[in-house]
Amino acid sequence: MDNERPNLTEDDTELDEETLFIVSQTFKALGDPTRIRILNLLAERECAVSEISDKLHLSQSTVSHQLRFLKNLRLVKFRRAGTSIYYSPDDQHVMALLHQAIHHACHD
Amino acid sequence: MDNERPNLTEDDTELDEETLFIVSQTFKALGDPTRIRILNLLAERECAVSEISDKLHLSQSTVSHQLRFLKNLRLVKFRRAGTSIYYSPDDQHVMALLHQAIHHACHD
DNA sequence: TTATTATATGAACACTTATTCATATAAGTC
DNA sequence: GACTTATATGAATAAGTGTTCATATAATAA
Repeated sequence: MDNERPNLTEDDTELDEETLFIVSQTFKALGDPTRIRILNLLAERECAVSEISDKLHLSQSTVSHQLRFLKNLRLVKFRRAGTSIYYSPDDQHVMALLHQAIHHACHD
Repeated sequence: MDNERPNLTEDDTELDEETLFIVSQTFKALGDPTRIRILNLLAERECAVSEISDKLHLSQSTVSHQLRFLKNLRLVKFRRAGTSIYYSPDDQHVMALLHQAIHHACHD
């Protein structure tokens, strides 16, 4: 655990290119309503592709494409169970960002 | 100030359309490297358009367009001083999201 | 093996978006 | 007034994105 004081040695100069890329990629991932809905559902519980499809009224293809997107960014993980594949969140930092944003949007 | 306990009555069911729109708009705003750089600079200190242009090596037009975008979402505010217009952040929630994301990107 | 079920994938398309260029507006100076 | 400086804006363009359709893959059951 870090100490409580803000880190005064850390300045706010220009961000390096890699950080900029990671941060923008992360926010882009959260910048689409479909992906938000999927992540919000997965936050509740692990789901198979078909469950996501059904619950959110999205085509199987759309869900699969978006899950690939989220998987590439390591925002979700998956496990196989027979012919089904169950997805769940895999980045607690990003999920925390999402929940904060949702909370603010609901209460402001 | 709210109490410390997580709100157990709040469930994670489907988000309403308005919340979904606000959240996705917010994250879209943070999903572009140029806007991230601008907000990160403004976090340090209030800047005129030309200062942003110079510091970030962006055209005046690009900066102006992006500031309009951020202004429309009420993420920045501005004040006039002669012919210059000084911009600064206007949404501490969103700035907090940005700082968190940057922090995570730098340290993971 | 064949058939079925669940998921993934590639191509096409419509739509969105970030930047540039040219120009407009607005305040200050002479 | 004319001129300069700072910023805003509209149109055009190139690049990116989300969905759909058709099809492929993979596991299972018969």
